[in-house]
Amino acid sequence: MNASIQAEIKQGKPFESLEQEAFLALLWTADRLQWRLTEALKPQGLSPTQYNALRILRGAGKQGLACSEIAERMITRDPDITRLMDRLGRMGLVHRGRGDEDRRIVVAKITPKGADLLKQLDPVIRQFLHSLLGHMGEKKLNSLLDLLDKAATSAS
Amino acid sequence: MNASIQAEIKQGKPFESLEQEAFLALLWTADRLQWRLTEALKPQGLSPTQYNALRILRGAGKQGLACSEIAERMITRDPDITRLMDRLGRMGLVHRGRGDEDRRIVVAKITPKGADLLKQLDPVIRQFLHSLLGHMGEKKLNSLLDLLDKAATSAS
DNA sequence: TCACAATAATCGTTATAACGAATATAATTC
DNA sequence: GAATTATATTCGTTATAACGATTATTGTGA
Repeated sequence: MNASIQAEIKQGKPFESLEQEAFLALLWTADRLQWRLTEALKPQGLSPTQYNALRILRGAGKQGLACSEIAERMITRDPDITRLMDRLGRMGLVHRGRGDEDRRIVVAKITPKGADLLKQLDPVIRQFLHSLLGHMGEKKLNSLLDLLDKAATSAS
Repeated sequence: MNASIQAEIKQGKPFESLEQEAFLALLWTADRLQWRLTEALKPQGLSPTQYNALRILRGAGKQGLACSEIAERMITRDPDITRLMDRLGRMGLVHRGRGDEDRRIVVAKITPKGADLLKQLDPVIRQFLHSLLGHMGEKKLNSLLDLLDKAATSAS
């Protein structure tokens, strides 16, 4: 069982514990999936982090989002939002302004150019995800979600 | 179902597809687990990547391993093994030499100091993994492994 | 209201990752 | 056996991540 992951992580010895095996399998699988996403986004010149941030901003709509709120919603925790927004700003995909009520806050919004880019990417990503995970079927994907949720409980 | 992951990745909208939801949950969970590992290794001054490489070299034993073989066994694919070994070498945890038969090859071996460090870490990591994932029980961990294996098939 | 703590973001610096090009050696082909 | 191709690693460079310290603004308690 689980022969292929064990084969890929060519360990000389078997795993010391089931917990360790599951831990390694999770990180390994995530790394491979992210690698595929990186490849899929490369033609557009976006990194997964940048893509994730853009999607978050699209979800926030016209009112935009504070940098700290973007950080909370990112997949990978605690990136440097300031410089991430700097880069997206230089590409013309987002713009920023100070908050009116609380002048400490910087609110970022997606630009029309950024929204267009995402719209163009939507079918590509949908297709990409389907080709990666579609073969698992609804039942197994739901089980996976359930188990991932449990695996994350002690870690978040 | 899966309320907590969905809550944590505070999306304004629900997920577009089950595939997308599973993909995000996998990356998100892996990021959190890796973050915890990073914290656990910090007192020893090791990054997860360095720890992973050291373990691989311990598994290889006295004959050591070629850089290219280390790369194949790493959890995160394609790091710059040369410079990774440079750093571990500077710390005195590994040493390197050219292969005798094939002089293109550089063979890395773990040093006694490196082995000692790992031995010291072993109980810490075992405890760490148990506290993270032990609550899931054998059955669920096996299911998770099985599903991760399936999720990885199209990505590797 | 004034000092003090809390929060939001920025920036300086160092370390690491990512991408290619370059180097050295080995294998293969004609 | 000389030229070519493949392999293993290194290295130069740029971009990004990680860690702390800093600045600006707001909230709070004496």
